[in-house]
Amino acid sequence: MREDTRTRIQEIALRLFTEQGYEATSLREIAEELGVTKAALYYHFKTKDDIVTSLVGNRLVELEELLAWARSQPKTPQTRRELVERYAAGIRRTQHIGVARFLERNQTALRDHPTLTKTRELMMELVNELNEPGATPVERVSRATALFAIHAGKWMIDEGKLSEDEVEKASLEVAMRLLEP
Amino acid sequence: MREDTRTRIQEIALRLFTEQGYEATSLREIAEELGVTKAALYYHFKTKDDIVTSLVGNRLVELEELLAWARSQPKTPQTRRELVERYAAGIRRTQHIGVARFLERNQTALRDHPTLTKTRELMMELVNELNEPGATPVERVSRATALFAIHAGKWMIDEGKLSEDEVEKASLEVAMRLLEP
DNA sequence: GTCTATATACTGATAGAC
DNA sequence: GTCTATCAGTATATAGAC
Repeated sequence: MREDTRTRIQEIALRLFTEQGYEATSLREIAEELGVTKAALYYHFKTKDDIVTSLVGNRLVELEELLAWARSQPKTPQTRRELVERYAAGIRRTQHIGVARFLERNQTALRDHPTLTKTRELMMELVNELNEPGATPVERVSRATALFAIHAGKWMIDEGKLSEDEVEKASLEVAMRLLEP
Repeated sequence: MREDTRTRIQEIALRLFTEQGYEATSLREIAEELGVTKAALYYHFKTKDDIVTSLVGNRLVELEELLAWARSQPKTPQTRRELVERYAAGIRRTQHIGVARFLERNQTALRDHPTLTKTRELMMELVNELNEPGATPVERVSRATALFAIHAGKWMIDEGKLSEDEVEKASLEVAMRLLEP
């Protein structure tokens, strides 16, 4: 069964936005790779921004679900560990890893984009769920860095010293250690 | 004593590149803030890229010096701690903190820029200096995250829960913990 | 759904006067 | 050292034919 054009636009856009940056990627490039003209894109998406919104949508839903789950649980060490595990699992899911990377790499270009603002808010809320109200600065930074570590490792994969699988396992281990007091 | 125009261009460019992104900031904007025309900028800098090169230059020199120092030391826990301390101190220096943020936020836009490639290489070399040759994946990721943690904290400052000073001290503490086995 | 053609605006960059 | 004027190129976006 052939993919429809809308999906192919999303795939190509995500790849180019991630590789080259959002601003550096023109609709002409996307259209050329797809084998159509720019105008055809405007049939499927109202604006360039609209492509971003559609890309980020699924990930936003996932983060919201994760936050809702965390809030439904007691604030225990076990909950925190599971929260980080679920976060890492979400990042690893094939559909979302690309979107996460795209967002990581285009923070500035998209700084006023509503979906990025929303993502950032959700991330801060997740960090809050990793902390008790009276947490010390070291605890807060440490637990924030735990979530961050899940992403940080990916930056090392390109360098070739470690495989993707090794990095993922090691990142999770490091994140777990950052949750401990 | 009045600042010269070249310096003011650098200051304005750094701020706008950081706030809005490199691609999203036009030379027209920079010129307008400075109160001159675009053409005047071209007297001081040959190209837009050239402004970036001038901004990153000092930081590159500092990273190179830090790497040279690390290589002149024995690979001991004490050296590793001091390396991270010196790295954090460099980041904190008023002239460099801005450049570091600018580079963090514009990774994609500058992905082919020689100064960013060089910065990334130096960072990887610093991570290597934090590791023995036979280091496990967890050690490698952990010690890389230590350097990363110095930056990671800054991301939390905007949120207002912690002061800049608290975050800096806490980040260093977290980084130190990530060096331990 | 996709096309051609076009509108409108902005970009980085240069030439040459003052 | 800064200006005016301008270049060539590209961008997002739209109108209307097929």
